[in-house]
Amino acid sequence: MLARGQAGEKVRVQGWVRTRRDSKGVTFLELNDGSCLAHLQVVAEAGHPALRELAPVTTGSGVALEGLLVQSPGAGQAVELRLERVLLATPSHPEYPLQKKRHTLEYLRTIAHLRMRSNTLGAVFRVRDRLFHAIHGFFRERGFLFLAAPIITASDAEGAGAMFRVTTLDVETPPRSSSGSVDWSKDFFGKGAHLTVSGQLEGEAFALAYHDVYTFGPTFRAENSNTARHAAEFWMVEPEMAFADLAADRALAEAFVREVLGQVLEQCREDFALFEKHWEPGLLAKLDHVVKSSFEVMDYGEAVGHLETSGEAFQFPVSWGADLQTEHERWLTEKKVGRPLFVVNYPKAIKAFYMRANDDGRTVAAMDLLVPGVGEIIGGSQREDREDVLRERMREMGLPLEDYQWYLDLRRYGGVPHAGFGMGFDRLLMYITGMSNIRDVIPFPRVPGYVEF
RNA sequence: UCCCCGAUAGCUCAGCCGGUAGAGCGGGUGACUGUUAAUCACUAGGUCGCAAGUUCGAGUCUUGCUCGGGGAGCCA
Repeated sequence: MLARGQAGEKVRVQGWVRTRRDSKGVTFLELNDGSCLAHLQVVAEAGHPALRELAPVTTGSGVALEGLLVQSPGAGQAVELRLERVLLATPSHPEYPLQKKRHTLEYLRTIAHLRMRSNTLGAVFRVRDRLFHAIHGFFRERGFLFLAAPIITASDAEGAGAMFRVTTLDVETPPRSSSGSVDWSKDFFGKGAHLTVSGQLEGEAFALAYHDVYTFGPTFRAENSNTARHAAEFWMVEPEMAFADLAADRALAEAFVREVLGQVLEQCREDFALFEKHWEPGLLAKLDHVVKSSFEVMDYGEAVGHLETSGEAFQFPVSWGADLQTEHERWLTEKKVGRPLFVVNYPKAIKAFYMRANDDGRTVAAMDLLVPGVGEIIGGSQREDREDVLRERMREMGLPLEDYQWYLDLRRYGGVPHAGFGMGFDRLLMYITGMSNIRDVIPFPRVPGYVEF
């Protein structure tokens, strides 16, 4: 209405009161309905009969009003609503915990059921919605088939990472086998089950039937990670393409980041202006740079070489075979190349079992996309499509082959080369909003020791 | 899991060498001819996170615990 409303229109509005200002001759209400950052100013002259019904209305109250949209004589807004009729007025208790001033993000987390009525969190969750739809739109335009990977699973995609167990057994007195261990065959599914840590393996199965697919849904990690970047429940985007190698995977990741970012920036200008002003000065320039620059590609060996000769005093030493630390990733993308950077072909010892072995015998066709400001934001690979090589690798890493027979079958029956990547949705949202704690971009976050709301 | 920092009014914080609790905002009341987180006046509001210890006396010093924040590891 603020964007399209014409003075002279009679309108009905519904929303929540952000602030009320009374003076002798006139009353002002600022209304917000979550559709945008700006508020609608409602005006009533003293003595207007409708004001009686608005007497108990204070900050936080919900109202439905009817009135005439007029040009505003005041400076802060183009149009305002001249109140005619009150359709509904639900007062808010005086102890309403959101005040007309800036709160800390830590405090807002304690009122997660109300915090989206604040300017910052209101903007975050608006951008979250736009980003969600931009991602689906990106894949849909390219003909990718969407599949919702199962949330309850019997396999562990990475062979690492603690998982949440799903069970209906009585935890006090579970059925035991003769050896004394818990007898999972008596459980709901007839075997042990967990919450998924990744939809990738299921995505691969679908890619080998539909060519290009993606999953986008919740994933779970029971890691005891106490940082601002980890949550026990978070969302991942995982595209998978058949007849694709690492170069195609890289091209997709680059197009994905640039297009999705560009689109959200365009749609949420007002919200980004708030992030820029209050949370991360320089945010818009940073994101603009990512959208406009083409991404650099660097071999892992080359990256290690640059780091070794950088002259920087890193907290962790660098040598071929070691995984890159956040400090290394940031130096490479920020100082060395000054734009988003793909590091490719990592040592196989530090990467997952399903990544395709390169001909040099010591690296795999893996890629990480590093961006200035955070470091790694996307991890992907070409998948091992040779059944014998994959089987050998899984044996090496001690994976239970019987659980993964279906995954090996994919190679046996027309297992063409394929590749994909995974991206943490909430981390991307942190990056683009400038929020530095993942708990401030997830509606109701779950982290170790905390499940409220 | 490890390291560091913090916890005082509803919120954001101040409180010196240990001497008995303060501000701003918010709430309430009143004033004000169009305000923009309005302004002005008055007013209510506190087991100083919890438990112990040192002391004539602890918000202040010591120990333990709980919760929160930052960083690291692991990762997305």
